[in-house]
Amino acid sequence: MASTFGKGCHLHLIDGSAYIFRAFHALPPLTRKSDGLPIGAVSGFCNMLHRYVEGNTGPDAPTHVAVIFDKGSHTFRNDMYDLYKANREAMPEDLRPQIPLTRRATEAFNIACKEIEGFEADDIMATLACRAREAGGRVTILSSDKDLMQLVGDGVEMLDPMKNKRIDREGVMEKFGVGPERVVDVQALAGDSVDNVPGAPGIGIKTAALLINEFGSLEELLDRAEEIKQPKRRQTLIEKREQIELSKKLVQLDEGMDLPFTLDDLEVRDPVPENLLGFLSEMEFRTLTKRIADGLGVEAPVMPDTTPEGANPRSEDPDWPAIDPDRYETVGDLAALQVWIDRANERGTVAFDTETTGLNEMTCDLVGISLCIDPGSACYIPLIHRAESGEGLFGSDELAEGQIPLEQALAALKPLLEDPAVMKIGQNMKYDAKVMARYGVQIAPIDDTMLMSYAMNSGLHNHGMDALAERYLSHTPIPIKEIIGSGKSQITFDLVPIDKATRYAAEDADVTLRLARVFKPQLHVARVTRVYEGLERPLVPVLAQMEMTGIKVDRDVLNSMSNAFAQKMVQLEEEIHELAGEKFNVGSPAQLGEILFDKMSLEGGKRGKNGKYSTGADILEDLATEHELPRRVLDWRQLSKLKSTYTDALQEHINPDTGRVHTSYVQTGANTGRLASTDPNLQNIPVRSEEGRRIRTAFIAPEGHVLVSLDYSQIELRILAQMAEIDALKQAFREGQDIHAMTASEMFNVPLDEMTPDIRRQAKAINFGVIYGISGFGLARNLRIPRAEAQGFIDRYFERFPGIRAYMDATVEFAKEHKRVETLFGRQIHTPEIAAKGPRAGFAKRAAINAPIQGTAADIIRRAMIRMPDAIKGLPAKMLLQVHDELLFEVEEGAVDDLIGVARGIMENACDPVLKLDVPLVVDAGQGANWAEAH
DNA sequence: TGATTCACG
DNA sequence: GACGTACGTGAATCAG
Repeated sequence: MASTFGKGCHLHLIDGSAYIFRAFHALPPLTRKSDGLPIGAVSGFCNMLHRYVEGNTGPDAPTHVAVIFDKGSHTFRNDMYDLYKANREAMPEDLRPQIPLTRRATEAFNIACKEIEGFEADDIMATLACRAREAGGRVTILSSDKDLMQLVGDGVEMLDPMKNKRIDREGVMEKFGVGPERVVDVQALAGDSVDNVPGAPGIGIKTAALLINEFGSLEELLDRAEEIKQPKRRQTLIEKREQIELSKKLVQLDEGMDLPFTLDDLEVRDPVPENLLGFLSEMEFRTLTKRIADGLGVEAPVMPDTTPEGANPRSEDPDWPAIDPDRYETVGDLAALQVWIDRANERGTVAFDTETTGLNEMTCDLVGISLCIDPGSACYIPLIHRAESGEGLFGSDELAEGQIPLEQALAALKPLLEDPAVMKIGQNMKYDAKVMARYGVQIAPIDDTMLMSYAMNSGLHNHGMDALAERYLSHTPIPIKEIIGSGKSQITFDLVPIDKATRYAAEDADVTLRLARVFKPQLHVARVTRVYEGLERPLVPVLAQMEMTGIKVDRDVLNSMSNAFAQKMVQLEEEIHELAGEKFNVGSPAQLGEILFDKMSLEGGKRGKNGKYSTGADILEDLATEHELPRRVLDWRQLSKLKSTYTDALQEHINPDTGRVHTSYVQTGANTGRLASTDPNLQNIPVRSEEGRRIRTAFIAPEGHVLVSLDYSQIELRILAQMAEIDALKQAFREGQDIHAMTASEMFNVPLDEMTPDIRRQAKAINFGVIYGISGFGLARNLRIPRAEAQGFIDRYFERFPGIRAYMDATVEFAKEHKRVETLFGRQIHTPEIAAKGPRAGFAKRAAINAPIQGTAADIIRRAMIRMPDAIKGLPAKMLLQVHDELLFEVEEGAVDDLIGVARGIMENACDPVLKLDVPLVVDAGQGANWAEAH
């Protein structure tokens, strides 16, 4: 019955977004059984569509129908008024992933599904309604949105699907006090707080209708505003004329859109049973599937009862084009760049990646930028690639042709990269943000696929892009080695020919965008949205700032220490050689082992995996009681370590421009949620030995400043007391007792006032052991006592604190059941090894016991760090370093006490308001001219 | 590249 | 009954 839309035809226009929101709010938060995907709105939506289709019988049935959706958050109305709909609450997290599914649902019902980027559904409906009316047909708009009432009349009606109430001219009169053709005038005056349409202040619908009816139209009213009797109203209308006229433009629907389809495309079609039932069963809507199958007289598809936890998450979308580096665009002029910027603005999200001359964000140069808007739609913007020179391998000093001047490109990109309405997606965005910051661009807001993966998959695999692409997109990105080579012949990225660079760089952006599309909806399913949005993403700018600030290091102090160490080492080396009776490489454990255990035939020679003697510190320590040589080797090793790892290496890390050392924190470095510090690692600067601690005197505050260190006291033990609910421990912490002494007193029945340092030391070792998943062997080795004795300690400990045993057992049970453990803040650490057999099971068990404790402590200091910049904004202070339970600040001399007060408050209350601990968190503070004094 | 050693929390 | 063991990191070094 294909025919042209005309007289006798009846078009139904369904307001899809209204359906979705109604369905979402009307239903409890249902989730799909097999994987926990939130599905409530889709379910409600399908039921509404089904009911709608069922009800379409009789003479009033539509001949044409379409569900119309909004698309994109940025519309032409935002161009007129940037605050349009600015009051809108963000879409609920659980609803977001359901939006695309409602499109699929519509298609499954074989109903036309229409949306147009940059337009609201209302405009599309307005255009369609007008065309249908002109063609002589009838139109029913299924919506209760009052904005659509301007369309009513001449064969166009509205139908409130919930109240099943028809709205015609009279209905509109009732609502607005004017006919449909004057609705926009009333709305322009009355404004709309929901859509943030300003209107005329102090004038509501009633007054507006009165005025419009009196003057006939808005334009007439504004032109003759002087005639209004009430002085206040008159003044408002005269003063706010522009605002009112803008409001009218905002509420006026666009009835003349260009549409990429015709009314005839909307003809009513019967659903294709397998498509519809296929979709419904995929969503696992049992009741609806059965009902519809029965109605169609076909067999309902079988659905799995449950799917085991840890089932493969959905990866790439089959609709996406294949990743094809040949299809990426090289952007060589500003006009082409503007097209991409416009597209990114329209879309509201863009994947972003930088290419640089090196891996050090503080010193490298920006070479180019890649963007990706949709899967497969990516570009590379080369900026400072060098021209290929005829002669040598190395490019010339000249810039290659076809590149936008750096300044101009950045000026064009800056508004986009800083636009709060456009989400910039990256893989390890901290890197790109730091690079861009050096070029004056503060990129925000950001999403980070690496952090999404970390939040969901910590403990399962690494979160580098290549690994993620492989795993979740079944794609192997072009290896960087293929582009810049490796080893000696490695070149910097600015020497890569532009066409080659485009293939690599744009692919990275493409991959990143696809990963984000896969990961983002899964965050909810995995229940780590709060971890990602509350603990991971907001930390990025904080870390970036700390890294860029760096800490001042006194090169002279390090240098003179290096020299002193070198001298002593030479001396020790000579003595060692003399004692050994021959020259050998003291730094070679293999050679040392042979000297000790073969040549000198000392006791205790244990061979490791590759048949070599083990010469670790504990073994040498044992030998040192009887012999000179191992003692000297230990001393030599200590100096060697200090010199090579610290006094020498640190000097090389002093940035010549800033005179400071800039570490890099790896947010995904530790499975537990801890940070890792690299290049250099500033989280393992010596402190335990007197000799080593001197290295900290090289970390200094500049003139007029002081270093302040704040560290959590016993945070992991406090968390253990909380998580395992050990009343005695909690009580002790509340009373501010010496926790190790208290433990010792409990265990060994020694009154506190008779406590000896040695007994306390043993109890301390046990307390730490508990956190690590204690074993008799481990404690025995640590305390250098017989294993049986150590086991006795542990038994007594568990006897005194039975809750600890229960907690450990429960944690291991949880890990076995879920293959993961969790922190108090919901961070998940996957423990796949927990199922292993053999010795690995022991490791996995202890890791599972430790992870929630270490991880919760990590969460707490992260929360403090995220809040810190705002808290200390008014103080002349900077946060410099984090060392797991310590934060180091640099502050002007006069503000030390203020800083300690503020920062301590933030740290001690970092759990608020999410969590209320029964145990107080206590923060100790220290200050001084250098880190040794401050700690 | 992997193993060993040792610095930190 | 044996297995082997404290938890989490990064860097330097040797040796293949």
